Amino acid sequence: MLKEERHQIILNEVRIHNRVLLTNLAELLDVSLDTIRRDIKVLHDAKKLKKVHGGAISLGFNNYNAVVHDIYALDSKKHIAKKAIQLLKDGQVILLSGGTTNVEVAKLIPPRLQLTCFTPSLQVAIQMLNKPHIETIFIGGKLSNNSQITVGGLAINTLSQIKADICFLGTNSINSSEGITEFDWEIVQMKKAMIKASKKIVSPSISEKLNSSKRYKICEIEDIDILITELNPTDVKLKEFANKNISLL
Amino acid sequence: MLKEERHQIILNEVRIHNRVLLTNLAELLDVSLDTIRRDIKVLHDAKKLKKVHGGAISLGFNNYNAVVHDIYALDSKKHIAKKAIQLLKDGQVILLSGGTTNVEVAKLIPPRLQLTCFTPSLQVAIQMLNKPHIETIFIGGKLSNNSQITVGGLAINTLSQIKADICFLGTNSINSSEGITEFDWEIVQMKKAMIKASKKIVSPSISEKLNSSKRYKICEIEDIDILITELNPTDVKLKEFANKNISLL
DNA sequence: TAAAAATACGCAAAATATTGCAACTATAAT
DNA sequence: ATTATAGTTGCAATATTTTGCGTATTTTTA
Repeated sequence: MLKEERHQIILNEVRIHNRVLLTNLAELLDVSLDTIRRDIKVLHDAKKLKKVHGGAISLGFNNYNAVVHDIYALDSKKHIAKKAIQLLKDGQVILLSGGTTNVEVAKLIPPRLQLTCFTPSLQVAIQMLNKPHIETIFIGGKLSNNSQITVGGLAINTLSQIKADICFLGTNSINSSEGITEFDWEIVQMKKAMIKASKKIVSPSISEKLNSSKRYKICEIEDIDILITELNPTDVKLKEFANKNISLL
Repeated sequence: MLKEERHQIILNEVRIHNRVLLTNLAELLDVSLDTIRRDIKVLHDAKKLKKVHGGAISLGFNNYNAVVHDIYALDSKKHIAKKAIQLLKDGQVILLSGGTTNVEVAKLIPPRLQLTCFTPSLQVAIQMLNKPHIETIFIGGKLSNNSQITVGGLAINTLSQIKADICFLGTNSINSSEGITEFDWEIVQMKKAMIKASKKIVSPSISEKLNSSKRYKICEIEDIDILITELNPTDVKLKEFANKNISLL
């Protein structure tokens, strides 16, 4: 029994029953509880399900209002957002992906600025409701409950028809050698399309995400024009990014 | 029974009934009162419900950061929504316009139902995040800050490519002689496109909107298949609609 | 005010998690 | 072949979480 095979079966069980017990899975798949635990941990980290004491449950089932509360490292993200909006100029067309950091960017966008803003993120779009002078275009598509953005063919097709001046690419993992990576395949496709649709790519990342990596590659590190962290641009942790000819903010 | 699972069930009960008793929950979930009490405490601390002596009550309405102020005639709208979801069946493709009544419909859609749901409404989409078994397609376009739905060419073009079984058409004004009318030109265009995209049109309307009219016409009254109000279908106020061969619910 | 109901607190048993470790497997390089 | 390497799996010892019960306290109700 291959690991991937188990993962598929586990996810399927979760999809069908909304929840699974570790003991049931161990029996069903005829492996030890430890193995199942490790599987669940991987799937949890990949945001494919939610690990809970005794088993796992399907994502998103009842997490209404998990949306605004407990944002991890909020202060860092706000700090990053403040730096990010310095890049904005009147008349630009911008593209905002999803992610909590980008929501903070959206919040801070000066309402007076005359911008056209494309986004596939529900949370970003909600922030833009408060800014009547900014034209917001929501990129339609299949709604991914987990990430709260639209994905899939329709969304990617829409992206292929636009050209933005600057894209703020919410970043899951960034690594000076492996580039930008992500766990969720559909989001990878979206981000690739966003990169194609933009002249300039900005990666706002909390420093904690530097030098981590995930399963799927989105782009090379050289494809990023500007990296924004909460750190001072001269910080030693950023040296290897500076060496790759990326602007730091 | 997993703890998280209980939490989901409790939240669901609260959402549906607005209040729950600890004793009922203990019996329903077959655990001790202490366990329920602890669950309620956790959910209370997480601000998902409000703990009260003897049970718990709903927080009112989702404190999503968002732009949801007090909703007018909420009770009527919830009543309408309860009737509306009776029209849903497994396998359907539905189309939900914006409006507070439709948000109530979205909230009440049973999460187990297997539906494909198209919508241009941010608020509806947010509700659908709680329902992982329902495939939601967000119709992209220019975001109208006021109505919190997408409008314009892109959205209408997307609508022209779909065919839904049933459309819940949020109604601004409805009138037995003048049909359905609306104030905002762009929303008129959206609703016309939605009507074209659906086999069956349902108008959920609080009775107060009956026999009002606005500047622009969306469709004739005969184009509506089902009218849902908070009134009893036999109510005299609905007689002239019944005469036009519209089903009442 | 007194009885009834609901709650809070601490405890202990049971279930579940975590961690380090050793055995085993697969793969690629030598 | 075989050696090295990384990845996977099961086990055991230890830590943590969950749960129900008894009891004392508080709140509600009549």
